[in-house]
Amino acid sequence: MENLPTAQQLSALYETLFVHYGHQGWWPIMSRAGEEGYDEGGYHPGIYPSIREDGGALFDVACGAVLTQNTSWKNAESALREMRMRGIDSFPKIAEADIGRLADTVRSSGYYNQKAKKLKALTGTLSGLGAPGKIDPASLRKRLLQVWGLGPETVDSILLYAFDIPYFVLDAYTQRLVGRLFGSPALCRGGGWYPCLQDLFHRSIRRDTVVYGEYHALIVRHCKEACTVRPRCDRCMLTPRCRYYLASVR
DNA sequence: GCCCAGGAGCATA
DNA sequence: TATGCTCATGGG
Repeated sequence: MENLPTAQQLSALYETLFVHYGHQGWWPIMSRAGEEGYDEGGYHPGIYPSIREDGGALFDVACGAVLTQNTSWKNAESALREMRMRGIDSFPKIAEADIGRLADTVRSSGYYNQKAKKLKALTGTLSGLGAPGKIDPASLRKRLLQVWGLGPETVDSILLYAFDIPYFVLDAYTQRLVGRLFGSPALCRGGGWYPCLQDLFHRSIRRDTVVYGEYHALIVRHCKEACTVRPRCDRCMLTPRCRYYLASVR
């Protein structure tokens, strides 16, 4: 990318977004906080297979990451609820579920035939992982990327929000926001924009899963409210230093 | 009715 | 490598 943001610019961006929007409450599933079986933090200790010793919900995060692909979280969450309602609430249950019934169960999230297939594939790999924590992060990432239906965003979401491994999650929003603020990501040469931008974030922001998780969620929030496809610059607090805005008012 | 949502696989050039 | 097509429901 010709106009790569500096580490200072990326840090400042995080601060600005956080001050403006505050904590976003992404995974674990905060909307379930206080619900039966869930604690105040949205965790579900004991019931779902868990990698993290503190009871992080791998099942919820991994399935949610697949179900929300190109779909609003609201629709994905309702599919997740339906899975629970029908007793498909663990990886073994996914493994034994009829693919047609699974597809019907996740219908509300769209692309339900594909997503049922993806959930099956994901289950096969996660079940065969062996002892959690015994596999190094890079190998785990490589392994997940080989699973049919799991691309870089979905894999990094699972690594970050379920396994607590600090990989920065990128998506179309990040590409758009960085592109508008600093210059066109299309100029990000060498191996594609994803690894290029991810490496930039990794070098710029302290490797902290809480910060990475919050930062990604904040970018999504901002791109839904202000930096939309048809940008609403009147709602944006970043305009004083935005290349796109400055060029548009010139 | 149209557009978009917390993408990814696959074919093609 | 980049682009285009496909998959599909639900809410604004």
